[in-house]
Amino acid sequence: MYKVKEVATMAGVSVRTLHHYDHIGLLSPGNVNEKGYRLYGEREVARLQQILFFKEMDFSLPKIKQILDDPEFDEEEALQHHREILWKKKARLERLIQSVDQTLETVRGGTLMEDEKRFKPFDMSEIEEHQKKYEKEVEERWGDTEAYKESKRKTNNYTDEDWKRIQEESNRIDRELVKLMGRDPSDEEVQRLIGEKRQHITDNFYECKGEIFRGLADMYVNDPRFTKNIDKWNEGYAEFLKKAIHTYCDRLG
Amino acid sequence: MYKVKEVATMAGVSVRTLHHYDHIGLLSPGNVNEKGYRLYGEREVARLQQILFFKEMDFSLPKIKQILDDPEFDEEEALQHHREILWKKKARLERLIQSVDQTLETVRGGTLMEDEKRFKPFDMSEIEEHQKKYEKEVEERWGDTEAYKESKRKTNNYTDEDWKRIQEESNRIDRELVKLMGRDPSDEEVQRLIGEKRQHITDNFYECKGEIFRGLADMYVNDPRFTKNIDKWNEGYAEFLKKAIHTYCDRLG
DNA sequence: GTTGACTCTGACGTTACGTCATACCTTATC
DNA sequence: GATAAGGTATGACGTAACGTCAGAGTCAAC
Repeated sequence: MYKVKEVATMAGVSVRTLHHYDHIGLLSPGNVNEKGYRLYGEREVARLQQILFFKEMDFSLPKIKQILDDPEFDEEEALQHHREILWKKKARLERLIQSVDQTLETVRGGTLMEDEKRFKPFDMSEIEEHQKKYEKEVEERWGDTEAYKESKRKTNNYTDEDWKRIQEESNRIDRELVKLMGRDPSDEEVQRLIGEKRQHITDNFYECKGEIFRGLADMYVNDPRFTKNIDKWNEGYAEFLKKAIHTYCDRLG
Repeated sequence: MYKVKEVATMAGVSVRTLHHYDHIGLLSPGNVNEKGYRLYGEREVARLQQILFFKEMDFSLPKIKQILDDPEFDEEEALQHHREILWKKKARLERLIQSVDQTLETVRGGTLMEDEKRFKPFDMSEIEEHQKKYEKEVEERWGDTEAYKESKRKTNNYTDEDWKRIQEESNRIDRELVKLMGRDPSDEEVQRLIGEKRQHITDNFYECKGEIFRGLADMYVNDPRFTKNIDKWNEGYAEFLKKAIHTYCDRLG
């Protein structure tokens, strides 16, 4: 087991970075001793390597967390993607080197370069495309799950009336939860409503097991589109929901 | 002449970025029309390419500005350095690709990787060394100037008494300037003291021509070490000085 | 004149830490 | 046991380089 300094030195990151990663739940220590010292083991070190790979691919920390926390996360598949992106990055650097040489020629020759030609090699779109592709694959993986299939089967024959009823019930639950935002997420009333919310999903879409519910909660805060939408109810509602759902799932065992 | 959208599209940056660069004096438009529209020409486009190269080398914007604004800036030399750094970056990517392959092997073989081995390829120190080397060269270029030589000649025979006198006079000027920080930097009294400050340098170190004085002012705010030191007089003093000196030099013509 | 795209300035927000303060912990040495 | 140096924790403010958005003016085509 390593302490923070050892891991930080080994990995070439700062202690502050490790604190930060712990704080956001990206990389929690394997253990914490009686004095509060973080202790990291092999699994944590391996995860940190994964994180550094994803960072090298310009993924944001919330997105990295989402990917790594996905039960369907496939390390081999991820590494394959890293490989591809690294090759594209390398190709870009080669284009930049070429551009430097060209620019040197024009400087030495006292000529001018076409304005448009100057910037082509800096182009990142191919690399960004690949990132988006990977993200899309991760998101589309949801489409392969039993939950999704069940949801599809259930909702296939819903009438407009059904949808209206479902929307209204959902809105009611959210409205009541928002009213209780001043309370602690572990509050009994809050937890009861979270239970209702979960039941609502199970009744109308798919069986909302603990792990799925928890993953949904993480998505609420990790995916800016969800956060933005949910926070329309009230500022910070997504964060409140996440905490409440996590507490609820903790108690499920 | 191009407007912001054209340049932004051409260069793959945002309009906001161009605004920002103008604001910090990194890339000013060649012209501004009657309606306040920024207009960029060939020289500005070429400078933007330089900026993007330096950004690719992970230089900060203030540092880029300092380098590009240096009268001794040598484009050819800079490009040579870029070339070297790009090669080192490429080599690093190759090491990362190798690491991915190794990691794939261990994952497939169900074995573990040595903890320390995981992070070596992420190492940036060689690249950072080269950046520091370039920065050091830029700073040491000051040592080649006539101003520096003159300063050396002048100060060579200074006694402790001389140094004490010079320090006291310098402190007096600064003390008075700090008192006037509430005024506009173009204020007459402020400008008189700026004149004194310049005279002090000319009398005791080297002939402080307009361009040199202006360059000095830029260094006060672009080099964090200067800023930190100067702002010990009062918070924001470096920025105040810069503005006052620029105004003074503007009036010199 | 209208519309849609473009321009400006100003200002707040974001991400991933860096920096620093304060207090506790550990280890080696005297 | 005391001390010193190095290590650990939490908390909080600050940073760089924009991104986002608001409100208002401009331009070109219909």
